[in-house]
Formats: sequence, structure tokens, C-alpha cells
Amino acid sequence: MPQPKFELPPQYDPHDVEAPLYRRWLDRGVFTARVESSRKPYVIVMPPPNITAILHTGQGLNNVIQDVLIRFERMRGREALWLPGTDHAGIATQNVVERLVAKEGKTRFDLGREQFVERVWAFVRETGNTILEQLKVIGCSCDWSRTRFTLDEAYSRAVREAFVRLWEEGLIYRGHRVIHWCPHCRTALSDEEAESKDTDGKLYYIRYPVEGGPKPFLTVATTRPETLLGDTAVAVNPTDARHAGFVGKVARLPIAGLAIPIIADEAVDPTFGTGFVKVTPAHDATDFDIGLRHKLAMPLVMREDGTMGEEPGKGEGGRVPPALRGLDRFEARNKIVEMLRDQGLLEKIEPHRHALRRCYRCDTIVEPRLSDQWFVKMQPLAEPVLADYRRGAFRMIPERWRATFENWMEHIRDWNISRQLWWGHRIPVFTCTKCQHQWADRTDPATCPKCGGPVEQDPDVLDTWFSSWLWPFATFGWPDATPDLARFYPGHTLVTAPEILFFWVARMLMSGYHFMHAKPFATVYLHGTVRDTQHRKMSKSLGNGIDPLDVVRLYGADALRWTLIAGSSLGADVILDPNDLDTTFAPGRNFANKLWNIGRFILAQLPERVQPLTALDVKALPLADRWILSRAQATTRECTASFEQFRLDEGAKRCFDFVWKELADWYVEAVKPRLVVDTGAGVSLRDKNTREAPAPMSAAVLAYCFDTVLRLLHPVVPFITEELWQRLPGRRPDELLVVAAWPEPQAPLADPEADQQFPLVQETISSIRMLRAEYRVPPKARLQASVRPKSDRARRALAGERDTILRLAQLSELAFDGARADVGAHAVLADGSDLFVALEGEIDVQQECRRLSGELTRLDQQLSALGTKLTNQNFVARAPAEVVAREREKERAWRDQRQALADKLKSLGCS
RNA sequence: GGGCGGUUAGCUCAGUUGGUUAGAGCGCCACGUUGACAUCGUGGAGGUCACUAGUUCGAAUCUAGUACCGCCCA
Repeated sequence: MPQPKFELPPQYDPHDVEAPLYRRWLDRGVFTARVESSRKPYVIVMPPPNITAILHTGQGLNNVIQDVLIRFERMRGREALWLPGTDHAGIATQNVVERLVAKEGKTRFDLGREQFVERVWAFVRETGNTILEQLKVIGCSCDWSRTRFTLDEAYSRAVREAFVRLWEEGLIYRGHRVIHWCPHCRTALSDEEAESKDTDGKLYYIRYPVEGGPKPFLTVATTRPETLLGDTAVAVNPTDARHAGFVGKVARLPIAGLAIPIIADEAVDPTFGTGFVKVTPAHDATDFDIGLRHKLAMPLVMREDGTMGEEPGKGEGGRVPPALRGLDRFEARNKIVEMLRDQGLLEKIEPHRHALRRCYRCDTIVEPRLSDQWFVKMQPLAEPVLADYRRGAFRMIPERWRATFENWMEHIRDWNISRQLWWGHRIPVFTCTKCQHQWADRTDPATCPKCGGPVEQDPDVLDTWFSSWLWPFATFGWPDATPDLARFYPGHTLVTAPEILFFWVARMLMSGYHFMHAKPFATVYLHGTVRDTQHRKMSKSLGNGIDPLDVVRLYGADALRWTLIAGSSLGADVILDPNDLDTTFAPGRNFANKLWNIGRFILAQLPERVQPLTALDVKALPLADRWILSRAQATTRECTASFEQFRLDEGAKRCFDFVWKELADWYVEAVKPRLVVDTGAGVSLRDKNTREAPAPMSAAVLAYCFDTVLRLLHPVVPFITEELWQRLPGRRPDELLVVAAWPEPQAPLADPEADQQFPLVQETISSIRMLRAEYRVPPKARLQASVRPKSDRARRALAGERDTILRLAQLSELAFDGARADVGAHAVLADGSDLFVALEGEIDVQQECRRLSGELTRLDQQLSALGTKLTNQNFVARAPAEVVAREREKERAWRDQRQALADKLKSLGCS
């Protein structure tokens, strides 16, 4: 007699389970990809989070998706490699440490470059692993032996190599132009890093006196009055007849008091403001172009920190009056407006909504600023990528990102890669202070190779993205031809958020094609954004975030994972309520508990040795068994197909339905009387009234179904599935689900007949339950029922599962075609089979008549609509034959149902 | 201004090439603690699929337009 081998608590407690399991996986090295393996590799490189980051829900979603994919492919027999790592995140990290230093009342300039950078390293060494440790808590099966950091020595060598190669190919150049400047971070930004946001601002109309013009003054409109100090012209559109008389005259620049020319240039939009624009070449990109065309002076009137003033040695000087010098640009704006008003030169101020660019790291309004920066020529890099994409060499999922991606690639602009920071990869450009020779070098030179003179290295560092764009191959040791690189490049799937499509994905593609001559991955899966119930992106500053670790503490990692995966369809945003975690994560928590409990039950029933299914004659099994085995095949097939198509929610939900709606609600309930167990208290589950049924067969079926669905669910909820799977009979102690084989559908177990017949049993039981509820029959009262099956098949199905029906519908008797009591409730099954439940003393004939009439009316309506359709010659002639056949079959079934109902109404004497 | 996406039950969402009696989870109502599970079971209520027009034998699904919401680019 089998004894319960263990005690499982009635509620799943993830806390005892998760950490030890994760440790076991690590100890067994199952996440480590073997370079010498003969299996086909499957590679995902993780989007490296910032070294200072702590896990938020968006990263949780991103990484759980990757983990589902990597676990799926690992079980399918691929040599799965998920490479983790972190990004040094130049601006973000420098800002974090600057804030720390500020708490000590110091600035980075007080410390000096060397000390400051050492300070950052100390901080990184202390906290840099935080987010990776957090990923372990949520179950991520990364290959930690290959963890990389973009400032690692080896990685830095790759960054330098990439820079020098591009330099040698003439793809890096020094650009003198107006770039995006963050006065807070005191660095240049790329176009992508300066995010434009619509903002309510003002449009200031300012009068500039004109000498010898058609009028004594002209009026310009500007959103940034403080920049007028840097004006070197006023411009109109050459086609603008209104202002033609001004061109060639001289305007007097207010406050600065300088004479500036009035010029004509096509870049001027005559419909904006008054048609006159002020031209500030050093502080506006369009004005810079105008300045070039007209050979204007280009004075800077702001310092790097955004205060007014001239940089020593730059510009022509004397433009910023002492009263404004050192003022912040926005204070200066107010002050200048005041001065203009005093001088009668302020015509009006209008509200004006316009796009303003802000720093993506600190949200400071970006200042356009003329400076010298290093740029990468992008078009030669973009072209091969675009061409190969159009050939279908790699794909984006969802496909709709195509237009966005192609548009950006087609209109690609050169990439400003220098940052005026200290934390990052120092730009390897050297200049001889003697002969001015300038070159990029793979190693630090002591002297100039041309003249032997002293050399200086460029003080700036590279854009962080200039290192992360090499991630898919620099992580494997490039530029060296390492075994890893040969084996694991190109990778397969990149999973990321659309926000960094340009920042990172597009650039990785370009660097992959350029340096490796091969695409870095075959599929880019762009998933949705995690938002709150007001559809705002979760963010620290809004305080609407959810800490995934809180969720793990409350409900476990599997509940978190389940909720994220099952709750987000392909590429769609995920809406979570940070104010109600209980409700938000209930789906995951409830499902984990259900899985636990069905497992608890099944494991208690299984003997120590379970026959393999292959030992059974499956065709001879009872209907319920054949049905659940067939459902298991469908589940395997559908779940696999969904995962292959990245429809992770679909796959997860299919397993959910199998576990809950099919296995637990029906099969387990049906099979209970057939199981024999000694619970230890000498109580048998077996119903003595049922026929002798072979319990070992049920055990084999249960074990097979549960084993299968645990495998299928493992990628989504790895902890609970591993924990339960370990306890299945016959497991060797060293067996792990994480590396178990993915289920294959077993064709002989698919059973279309059972698929069709068991639902009749279900419907019979449901109908009786419905009638019981309708007539408020006490739950414990046992009723007598009788059925008139519509067909022999129906009769066989119902007779075969007679015990199941008796038990689940709480019947004392189920008769076939027998004589019936006078009073009772009636129902008709979908196939037209007729059901009667004796309810003497309980039934209200009036109520029964009303209920059945309602049914009849509903059926009549459906039949009438269907009749219209089927008598429509157009439908019959044009619709596909199988659709017509299906509709005819439907009509037949409904007519049968209707007839049965009509008979019942008649027999009850309903009017 | 250009591009993309969304609008289906109280809430969050499925609905894959047009043909279902439009589904799920959560919430809600009624009943119920039978030894897997009250983080549960059984039954139920709840939707003119944003709006308008069109294509079609047939539209939640295709087309055009309108409204509102969101994202990206200029």
C-alpha cells in the first residue's frame, strides 16, 4: 500500500523554495553554455542595465521574457547562452557619484579627474552587482560565468579597436557645429539623447531699430530672448515681399548695441512670427547654417554651465553686459525682457507651444551650442543593414516597427560620440603639441611618431552607446578570434524595449555588419512598456513604480513572472496598478497556488513506481483518460507553437487552461473514485460503490499529464515547476527539470473521438448542476436523473462515464431512456440529447415553463437568423462549402434541441 | 506638420488569413468548508466590439473618414 512520502503544506510558500533551487541550478552549472558542445547554439545577449541601476518592473518584464525564451530553447536541446552584464552608463553614473560628492560639499572639480574616477570605481565595485543579483532573485538563467561590463579591460580594448578602425577608415571626423549641450551634465549629447517634448512657452516679439530702412524698426519673434546677445544678423525669406525693403540695411541689436546686417535666407519660415528672425549662429543649428552661408561671426554668449558670459578666447567678446554676466540663462531671459520693456523694444509676449529638447538623463533643457566634437559618419554603416533588412535577413517583432526603423535608417544623421565627461572610455585621439599631428592609437604613445614631440590625449570620453553597440561580439572577446566568438556569434534573439531601438538596436546592427560582416541577431523582439493604470510609464520620479522584489517577497518570483508574461500580449504595453499589488498579481499568485495543490494531490496519489504510458493500451482506457491524454497533446502542440512565435502569453494561458480547466476541474475529479490511497488515517478515497478500475492506469495518466505540463510551464514559472517535478515518482536525485527535454506531441495519444465525446459528459454534469442551482436544491441532496441520448455515440459516452456523472452531479441514479417521474426539470444538450432531473416537491411548474419558454425563444431567434442565412442563395453559393456544411450541422442540432424543448413544454402542460 | 499604435464586460486584456451563441483573468451576486486547493468549488449577472459611411452573401475583424488616448520623428 503506497504511503504518502512527504507532507506538502496546503498553500504554496515560494520563500522556502526559490533560493535553494536557484542555488542548485547554479551549482550544477546548467546555465553555463559549453563552447565545445555539439548542440546548436541559441544566444541572447542581455540589454546591459546601467551599473547603478536597481531592478524596476520594466527590466523585470524584459528579462523574464528573455528567460522564458532561453529556458524554452535550452529544454529543446539547444546550447543556450544568455549573456548578462552591465553598462558603465557614462552620464548617469557620473551624475550619481557627483551627487554623492556634493553631499560632502564638493564638486568633481575639487577632487580632480583622477580622484573622481577612482571614486566612481569604488562606488561601482560596491554596488555594481546589485541589479544582476536581483535578476537571480526573479529566476533569470543567465550564464554568469560570462558576465561582462562595458568598462572591463578586455571590453575597453574592443571599444578602442572599433574607434581606431573607424578612424582609419575615415569614418570618424571632427565636426565644428551646433550640437545639443546639457548645461547641467556639462556635456554634449547625441540627437537621440536630447529628447524633444512639447512644452508651453512664450513667444517674445522684440523690436530692433533699423538704420535707413522703410520703417524705423523691425520686429523679430523668438522663444529665447537671452540669445539675442549672440545675434549676428536678422534674416527674412528672400520671397517675402513684405520685408524686401529691409534686406541689405543694418539693424541695431538691443542691449548689446551692435550693428548687424539684415539678410535674406531661404531657411527663414515667412509664416513664423513676423517673418523676421534673429540669427544666432552659435546657439541655434539652423542659424549656424545661415551663418555659414553668409559668413557671419559666431560668438558664444553662454558658458558651459548655462550662465551668460563669453568663454575666454572664443567669440568676439564684449557682447554680454556686466549686468548679465554670470546670470543663469533663464534669469538672464527675464532680465533681458525687463530691459527691453524699459527701452520700449518689447512689442508683445504670446503664449507659444513648441518642442523643447531636454537631457535624457537629467531633464535639463538642452542648449544648442557651437563646439567641436567627434562624429561618426553613419550612412556607410547604415546602408548594408538596411539593404539586408529589406532582403529579410533579420526581422522585427512586431512587424509594425519596420516603418519606424527604416525611416530612421534612411535619414540617419552623423553621430556625435564625444562626451565632456570623466567616466567612460577616453577617446584615443592624440595630438602632437609640437607638429600638430593628430591620430588615433591602439596604445598610448609616449611621443609623436612624426616628430617625436610631446603628445596630448583628447580629454573627452566616448558616448556610452559607442561601447554598448559592440555588445553582441565585444562580450565574446572581439577583436580576438576567440572560440566563444566563433561559436556564439551571430546570436539569435534580441529582446528589448522600443525606446532604445535607435540608441542601441540599430547601432548594434550597424556595428555587427561593419566589424563582423554578419548580423548580430536574427530576430528583434520589441516588447511593450510597463505602465500604471493611468497609462503613465512607471518611473522613479512619478513614484508610480512597482519594485519587483516587493512582489517576490509578497507572492514569489513565479507569481511575478506569470503575471508579467500572461498579462502582456505580443508587443503590447503592460498595465499594472502600483496601488493594489494584491489584485495586480492575483493571477500569478492564484495560479501558483493551484498548480501547487493539484500537484499536492497528484503526488499523494501516485505510487512509488508508475507505469510508463507506453505500457498501457491507451485505446482501452476510459473516456476521461483518453480525453485528458488528447488534451495534453493539443496543449503541447499549441504551447510550443505559441512560444515559437513569441506569443508567450498564449502559450502560458494554454497551459493554465490545461492545468485548471481540464486537468484539475475535470480529469482529477473524474478519476478520484478510481484512485486508491491510504492517507495514513486508514481512510480510503475510493468509492466502494464504483466498479473496480485499474488505479495504476490512472496513476500513469496523471503522472504523464502532470509531468508534461510542468515541462511546458517551466520557462514561465521555473521555481514551482522544478520543485514539483523533482517529487514525481521515479526521479533520480540529480535530475533537473531545467534541463529536461521539452515535450513532443505523441500522435497515438491524440484522440478526436474523445475530444468530441467527453464534452457531452461535461455538459450533462453542468446542466444538472445548473438545474440544481436554479431550483435551489440543497448541495447534499442526491437526485435521480435520466437521459435520452440523441445518438449511440452519446449513449456510449455517457454510459461509460456514468460514475463520473453520478459523482460530480450528486446523483443517486442516472437512468437511460427509463420511465420518468412526473415532476422534474428538463434540459437539452447541444447535440439534442434530452435530460430530465426528478425534483418532486421541489419543482415549480410555472417556473419551469417560464425557464423552458425562455430557452425556446432564444433558440427560435437563433434558428431564424440561421434560416435566413441558409436560404440566402448568395451565402450558399459563395461561402466556402465547409462553412455552409458547418452552418447546416448547427441548424440540425438547434432544431433537435428545439424539438426536445417543445416536447417538454407540451408534457408539462405549459400554455 | 509626418509616421505608428490603441479604443471589445466595472477593471486589465485575448480574439492569428472576414463565417463562434464575442472569450479570459480580476472584480461583482447567490450558494457551498466532501481529506488537493476558500490564494478554493458550483451556478449566475454583465458587452448595440468608440462613432459614421462603405466593401461583402456575411464585419469586432477589411476600406475611408470622425472623435478621444498614447508613442516616435521633425
